[in-house]
Amino acid sequence: MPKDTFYNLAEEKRMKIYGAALDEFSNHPFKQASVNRIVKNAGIAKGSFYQYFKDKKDLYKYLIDEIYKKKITYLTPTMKNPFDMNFFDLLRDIYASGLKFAKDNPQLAKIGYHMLRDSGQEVFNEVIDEKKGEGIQIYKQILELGIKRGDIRSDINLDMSAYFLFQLGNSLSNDFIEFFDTGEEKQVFNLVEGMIEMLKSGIGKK
Amino acid sequence: MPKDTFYNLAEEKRMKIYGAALDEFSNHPFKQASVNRIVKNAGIAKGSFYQYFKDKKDLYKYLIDEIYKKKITYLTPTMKNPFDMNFFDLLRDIYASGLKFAKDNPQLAKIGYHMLRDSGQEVFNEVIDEKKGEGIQIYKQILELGIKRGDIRSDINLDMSAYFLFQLGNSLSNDFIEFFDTGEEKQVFNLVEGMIEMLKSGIGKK
DNA sequence: CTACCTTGTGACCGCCAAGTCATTTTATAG
DNA sequence: CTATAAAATGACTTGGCGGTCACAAGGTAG
Repeated sequence: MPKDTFYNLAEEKRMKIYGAALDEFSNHPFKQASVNRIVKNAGIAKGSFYQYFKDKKDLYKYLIDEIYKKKITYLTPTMKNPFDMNFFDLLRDIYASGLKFAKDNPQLAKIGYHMLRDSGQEVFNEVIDEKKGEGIQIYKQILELGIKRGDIRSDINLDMSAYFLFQLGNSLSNDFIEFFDTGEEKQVFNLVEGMIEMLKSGIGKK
Repeated sequence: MPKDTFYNLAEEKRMKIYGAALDEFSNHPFKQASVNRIVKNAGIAKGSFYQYFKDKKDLYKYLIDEIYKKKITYLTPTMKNPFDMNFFDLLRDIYASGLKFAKDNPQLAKIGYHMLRDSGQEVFNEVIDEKKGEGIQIYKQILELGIKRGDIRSDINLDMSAYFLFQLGNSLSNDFIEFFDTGEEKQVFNLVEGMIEMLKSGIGKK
């Protein structure tokens, strides 16, 4: 929801602002993110910022949207036909895609990280809580699907399990980023495998 | 590390300040926590606050310390002899004690939650990062112990597994608090059981 | 009653934040 | 070249923050 003036900007200038915004919001939660720093790093005047965006939240929503769009591109085609897949294979693919996204776009991933943490807080939730709710909802749906398919037990607590899978996925993407730097990438992906194995034996049909 | 003037305060007044501080720090991360709000809610003058504490960080460290002390009281005697216990039994007890702590002291738990999230950020880590490091270290130790005892496979990545167990424990205590309100307490504790079962099959010796 | 010391106080300082706006600069069109 | 519209600017307003300090109030001892 930036204004037209923003989209009309020359590519280079627009990207510089975008980059500065990523820098800021990936290193600070919303409330602590500073428009002053963004404009300084983007090399534009404070007033210009408000020609492009209604306010700080406006820019933030825009970024969240971009993240969302980008993240979706990481879902493989097979994932879009969840009916044909075994629950655990599907889950593994989802987690792996999240990890890959975080690896390729560490800044975007960090913004997502802060986003989820800001979620509980404040009045400002509108956008965020919605996105979070959607995320949990998706896991709930694939759990239901898994039950119908007979992949997993039917006596599990749906809400709690969905919440758990959601947290686990985010933990993988956000918290295990540190291990990418240390060249333990393969092990992180192995972790996903191990995790799926665990889940299988834990809530899989015996 | 509050000043003597704080400890000399009448019980009632001291507790009112303590309560106001808990309120503030359980609802805001450190940077966003406001001394102004604390003094207003505690019914004391701004200047008085600085008679009791050197600065905001001083109060915060004090709270962290209190949390730490309180949390330790939740560890059962058996847990203090980890050598005699099976790794998974030990882990279950640790998680369960953390959950019980969070249930009995939701405000303290929330402060801990914010603490861990603040950890990555800023210069201010000194105290926090130390506590976090200690936590991970403990899991690493019990993992090593578990390997020696033959409870778990020896080919796991120690650092990553320790990190994972740490995150999982915190996730249980902090994120699943919401399910306590909805009367799903038993299910949360069942979740711990299930989780342990999962881990057992996942990294347990076959 | 006085002198002294501890504790309590809130106006005040400097800083940084988000957002505004009168003015200037630049681009466009006739 | 001129007139008009669009975009860029940074000084400014308002407000909250952490922290200070000169002073007032209260307690205690001689």
